[in-house]
Amino acid sequence: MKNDSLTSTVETIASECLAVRIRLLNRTVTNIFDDALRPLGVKVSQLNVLIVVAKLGPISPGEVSRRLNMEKSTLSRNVDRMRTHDWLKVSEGDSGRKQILEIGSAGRKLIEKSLPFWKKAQVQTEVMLGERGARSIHRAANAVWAQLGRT
Amino acid sequence: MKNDSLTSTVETIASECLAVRIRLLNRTVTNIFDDALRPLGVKVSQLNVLIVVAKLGPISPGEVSRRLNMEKSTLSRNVDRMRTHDWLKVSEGDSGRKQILEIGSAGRKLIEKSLPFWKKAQVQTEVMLGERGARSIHRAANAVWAQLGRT
DNA sequence: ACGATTGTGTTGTATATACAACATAGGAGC
DNA sequence: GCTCCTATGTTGTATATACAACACAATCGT
Repeated sequence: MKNDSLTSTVETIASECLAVRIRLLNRTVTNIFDDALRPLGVKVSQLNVLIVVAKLGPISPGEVSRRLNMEKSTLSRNVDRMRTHDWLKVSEGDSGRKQILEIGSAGRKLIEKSLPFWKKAQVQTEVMLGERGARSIHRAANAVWAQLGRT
Repeated sequence: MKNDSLTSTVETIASECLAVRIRLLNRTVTNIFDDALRPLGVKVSQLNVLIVVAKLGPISPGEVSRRLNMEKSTLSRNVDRMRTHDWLKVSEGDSGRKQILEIGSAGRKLIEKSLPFWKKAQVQTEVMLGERGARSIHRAANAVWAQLGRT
């Protein structure tokens, strides 16, 4: 019957598509972390940015967005929100255009408080994925970082 | 020095966090697919929904959102947009509250046209992740589906 | 039959994300 | 020094996502 090509396309995409799978993982895991972090009033997306700045800062927004493979405009608005909580501090680079991000004092306190909440979500995710599944994610992410041109 | 607990928390989260990694993968892979599908005017998120409905429909929105672990309100607005393109058809269930989703004729045509564009993105993703990385994603997604209570 | 609970979908609000268009700063080449 | 090109960041717009509150139907318990 003439439906065959439709059916086989549907079957192929449904059973193989990597985007479907990664997006499912993203929704599921983001929910677990946001849930665990809710008492702190921070979302995992914001904690991620904070950790990058804490680890590498002072650092420019452009550099952060490259490392996270995140659009500069996305980061720009994230930074705005985090600034209002004093999680991040933004200053003008010596000469010209570049800005400089550093963690603010509230950001420092937030990170210090966050470990047990983060750990709970991390363990819950590990249990869900299983040990092999969790190591799988690390492997796949390492592959992406390799393509991006590095840590 | 008193910075030690901050530094060690930052190091721990930066080097281990599964959410950071999955979210990076999500941004990267979603971009690859959206890019490849752009000529068709569809986003991978929408194609995903379309494939589920094509494979399992007629099906209710609630059932779709459960299978994708997606909030019902998210799906509700996705369906609205897809309806305006005639990618999806929505009808009222016989008796009462439940709606019924089916693919529309434009949706059928879209799926038929989409295979080569999808394939290109799939291959590009496989190259980026490597064979092991790609299998890793399948493994992790299978673990999530197992927890959700099934295919 | 009736009232309470549950399931289903919509709407308001906030954040995350990307693309396109823009403004502007710094450099490169001449 | 000027012009052009590139890098950097912001703003407008659209979509994806979730949570909270709601409306309403269906069902369950009595």
